[in-house]
Amino acid sequence: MDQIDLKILRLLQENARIPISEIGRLINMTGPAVNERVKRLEEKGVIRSYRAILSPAKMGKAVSAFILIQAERCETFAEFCGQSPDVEELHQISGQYNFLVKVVTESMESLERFRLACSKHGFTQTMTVLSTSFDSKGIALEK
Amino acid sequence: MDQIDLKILRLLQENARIPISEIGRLINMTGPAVNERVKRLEEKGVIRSYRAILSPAKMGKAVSAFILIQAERCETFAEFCGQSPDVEELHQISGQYNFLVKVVTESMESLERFRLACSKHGFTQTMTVLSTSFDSKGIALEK
DNA sequence: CCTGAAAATAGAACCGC
DNA sequence: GCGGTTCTATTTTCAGG
Repeated sequence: MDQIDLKILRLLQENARIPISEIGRLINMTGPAVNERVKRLEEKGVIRSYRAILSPAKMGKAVSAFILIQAERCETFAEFCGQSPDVEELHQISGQYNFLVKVVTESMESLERFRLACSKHGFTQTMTVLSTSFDSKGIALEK
Repeated sequence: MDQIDLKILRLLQENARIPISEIGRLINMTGPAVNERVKRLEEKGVIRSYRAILSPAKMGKAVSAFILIQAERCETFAEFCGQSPDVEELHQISGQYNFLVKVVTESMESLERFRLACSKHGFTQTMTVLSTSFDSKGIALEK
């Protein structure tokens, strides 16, 4: 993993649909050479996936929140979250609480419904997102 | 925004580098028709961007954490976070704390350095991520 | 939204370093 | 190992209907 790989990763992180040949143009390499490196980065698992990032608001999801929970049965709770379409992230954390859940949902009503369902798994604390300064800035790739 | 758009979004959310023509094949439309819809979804801001998702671990970022802070000067703190390469997300939240920060960093040492810097902006509470069940599952697109 | 043709791209095979 | 060249199949793009 050298500087060239970092340049490629930076470009792909910024715009995953950029043509391989365009990357080559920007870093002075031929298409096949770039393609070779990209494939290797995918195989090594450095590149996990390529995803379109959608606007939650435009998809009818106006409310985000983080919920802390002291879940009694971790497995059960993780499964519950995995099946909920509103759960974006689920992390096990250190400290007083067991899990931190990121929820993106339609409305305050649907958030409250979810929180209620959660509270059957343990004591919860909800932090509603008032505004997001930035989200998924991406991994910093210093030159 | 109809069912066809939802199908397209689902495919792009899952694999942003899928060829437009391949999408067409999967949903029984021609390439140009799909292309037209994708461009419209981009212009409307439904599709915000396309990003390669990198593995933090493989990029030398082994430690993730969420930090809650009661920041005294919101603007100053937001600017501080914006300049840190380790801050992935920054949200203003309701409740006892002001901000929730998601940090992805090299090591416990670098996390502690960051936490120390944060504590100059207000009272903090750190929740280290022990394991992540899932991250950015993507917005649910029911058929 | 489709067709059809032109331009651009991706991917494979092969060569040289 | 690494990248370059060439070549072909595929994809994208734009015309016009």
